[in-house]
Amino acid sequence: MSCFEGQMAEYPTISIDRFDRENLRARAYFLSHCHKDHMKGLRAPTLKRRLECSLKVYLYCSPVTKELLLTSPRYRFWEKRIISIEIETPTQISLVDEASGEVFISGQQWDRLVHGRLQIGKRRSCPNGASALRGQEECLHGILELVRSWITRSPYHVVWLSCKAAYGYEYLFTNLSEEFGVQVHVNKLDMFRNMPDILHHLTTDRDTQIHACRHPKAEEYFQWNKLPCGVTSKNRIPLHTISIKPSTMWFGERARKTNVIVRTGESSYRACFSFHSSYSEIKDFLSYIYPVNVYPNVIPLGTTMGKVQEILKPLCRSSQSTEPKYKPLGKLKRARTIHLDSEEDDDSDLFDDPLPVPLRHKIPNQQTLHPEVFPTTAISQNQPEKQTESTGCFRAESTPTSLWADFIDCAESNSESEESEIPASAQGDMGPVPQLQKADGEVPQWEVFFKRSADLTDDCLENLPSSTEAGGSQSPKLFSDSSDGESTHISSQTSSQSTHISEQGSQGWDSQSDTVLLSSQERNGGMTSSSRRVYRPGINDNTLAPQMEQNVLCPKDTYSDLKSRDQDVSIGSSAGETTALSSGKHVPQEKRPLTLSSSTDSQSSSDFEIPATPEAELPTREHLQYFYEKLATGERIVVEKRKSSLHSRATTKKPIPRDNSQNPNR
DNA sequence: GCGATCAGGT
DNA sequence: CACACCTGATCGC
Repeated sequence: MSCFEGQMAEYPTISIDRFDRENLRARAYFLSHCHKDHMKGLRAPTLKRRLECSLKVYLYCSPVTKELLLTSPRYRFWEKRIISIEIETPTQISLVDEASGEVFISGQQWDRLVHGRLQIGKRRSCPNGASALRGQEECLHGILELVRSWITRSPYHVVWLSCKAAYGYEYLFTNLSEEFGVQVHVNKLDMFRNMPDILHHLTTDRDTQIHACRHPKAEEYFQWNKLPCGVTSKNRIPLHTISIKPSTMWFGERARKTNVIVRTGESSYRACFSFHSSYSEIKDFLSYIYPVNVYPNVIPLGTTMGKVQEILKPLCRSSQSTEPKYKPLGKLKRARTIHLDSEEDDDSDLFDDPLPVPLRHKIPNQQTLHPEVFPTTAISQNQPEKQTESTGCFRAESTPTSLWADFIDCAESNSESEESEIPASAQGDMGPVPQLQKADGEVPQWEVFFKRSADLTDDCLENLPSSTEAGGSQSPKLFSDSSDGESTHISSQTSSQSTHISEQGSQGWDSQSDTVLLSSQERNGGMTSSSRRVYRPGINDNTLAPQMEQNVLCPKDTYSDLKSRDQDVSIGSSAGETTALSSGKHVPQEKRPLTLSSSTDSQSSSDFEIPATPEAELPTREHLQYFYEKLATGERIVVEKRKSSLHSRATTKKPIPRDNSQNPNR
C-alpha cells in the first residue's frame, strides 16, 4: 500500500495522485494516471466544493488521462478544470494565486519522477534499460505465442484475458489484434472513442476469439467454460477456453528469471506483466540519475521502511558519504558513457554540460533564482509547516537522517487506506488507460499519442548491437521450464536454435505440454510480416501501455495443439538466446528500433515529435539546466521571485498553457 | 442515500 | 508478494 500521501516537501502547495485530507488545500493537482488508487478523493464532494470556490485550481495530467477521466460522469465536474500536459514536454505552470512566485514543472520531470519508469527514449542512457524493455517485449511475445497456439486450433478455441485493472493492457490488446486480425472483446470501449489506434482493435461484439471482457463472477464462469460476457458456445458448438492472467512478476520471481508464461491450471496461464518498474529497472534508473536520496512509497507488508531504504541507499549518492556531495551532473554522465553524448536525445544532453554545478543551493544569495518554489508566506498561508512535517510526504533533503525520519513518518501515515473510488463500469465510459494517460478536454490529436512502429521488424531485434543487451541475464524466459510444484510451465531453453516441445512441465492437467522454443532463425523464417511486428501504438503515457520496443515474434507453429501434448510453441528467450537474437548484425539504419539514433526512436515519439504546448513558452536551455541540476541534487526546484520574473519572464507567465491547437475542442 | 472504512476476495 | 481492483458489511451523516 502506498504511503505517499500526495505531497512532496519541496512542493507543499501541490498534490500528486492524492486528493483527500491535506491535499484539499493544494493549489494545483496532478494525476499521473487513471488507476483508482491514484485517484483517492478526486471525486469527493469536499474537493468538488473546493473546486467551486477556488477557480484557479486546476488538475494537470496527460491528454490521455484527461480523456479517460472525463469519460466517467462522476469526474465530469473536472472538465473545465483539467489541463493536459504532453509527456516529455517541459511545461511551465504558473500558480497564479501566488502573489510572489511561480513554479515550473517540466513534463519530463513529472513523467520520470512520478511514474518512475524509464522511458524508452532514455534507454540508451541507461545501461540495462534495454533489458527491462526486452522483458516486457518477451512478455508480450509469450502471450502472443500462447494465444496463437490456441486460437489457431479452431474457431471455437478462444482466449480470455483476465485483466484486473481497468486500464493498462491496451498495448496487449492492440498487439494481439494486430497479430491475429481479431478484435478483442471488451465490455466498453467508449473511453477510447478518441483513440482510434486502440479503438480499432477492440469490439463489443462477443463473437471473437479473444476476450478481455470482465464480470464480477468471471472466475466462476470460467470454471464452467463460460466467458465473462456469458458466451459459452458458437454456432451451438461449445467453446474451448483458456485464460491468461497478466499478473505481476515480483522480485523473487524475476530474480529467478522466471519464465513469462506459467501454466497454473488445466486451462489457465499466468503471464508476467507489470505496470510498475521492476527492481532491476529501478536500479538502472537510479544508477542513471544517481539521486541524493530515494524515498520508497510502498513498503511491503513483511518488511520495513528501514529495510527498503537499506536496499535503495547504496544506489544513492547519500550512501557515498555522510555529507552529501553534489557532483556536477555533466561529469556523472560523461563518466558513464561518453558515446552517448553524440547520440543522445534532447534532454539527455541536459546533463552533458560539463559545467560544474556550484553548490548554489547551499548559498541562497548566490542564486539567481530563489530556491524556494513558493514564497514563505504562501506556504504559511496554505500549508502550515506542521502539516508538511507530519504528512509523511516525500522529501528530497540531502541528509540521511532526515530521510530516515521521513520514512518513519511515511510508514505511519499509511493508516489511510487507499481505495478505489470508481467502479470499473463507471470508468467504462471513459476509462483511463494506465499507460496512456492524458486527454485534453479538447479532442487530442491521437497521432501524438499513438505511433505505430511499422518499420520495426524482428530483424531489427536480431541486429541490435550487443551493447544494448547488456542486461540479458535479466530477461525472463518466455516459458517456464521448471515446475514449482504448483504450476506447469512452458519451458524455454537457452538454446535459441531449437524448437521443441517440452513435456517437462506438464504434470497434471491433461498433460498438455506446453511449449516451444523459437530460435532466432525460426523467427526469421516463416513469419508473416505481420507476425513479426509488435504493434505498438506510440503511447507515451505510462498509463496506457507498457512500451514495447521491438518485435520479436516467432511463430512457428501456428497451429500447435496445446492439448495434444505434442507440443506447443514455446518461445525461448533465455539470456543467451536473447543476446544472440538481439545482438545480431547489420540492421538497416532505418530499421533499428532501439539503438537507433534519436531520429528513429520508435518508442518515444514524444521525445522528439510532440510539439511544445502552444502558448506555453518553452523553457530555455538555461532554465532546464537549472531544473535538472536541482533535480539531481535533490534541491527544491526553482523559485523565482515575482519581481525578477516580471522582468525576465513576464512573457512566460502565461498561466496555464493550453494546447488548443493540438486538442481542438470537441 | 451517500460516503468512508474495513474485511475479504480474485 | 503485491497490485488493482471488486464485493459486502458496517458506520456516520
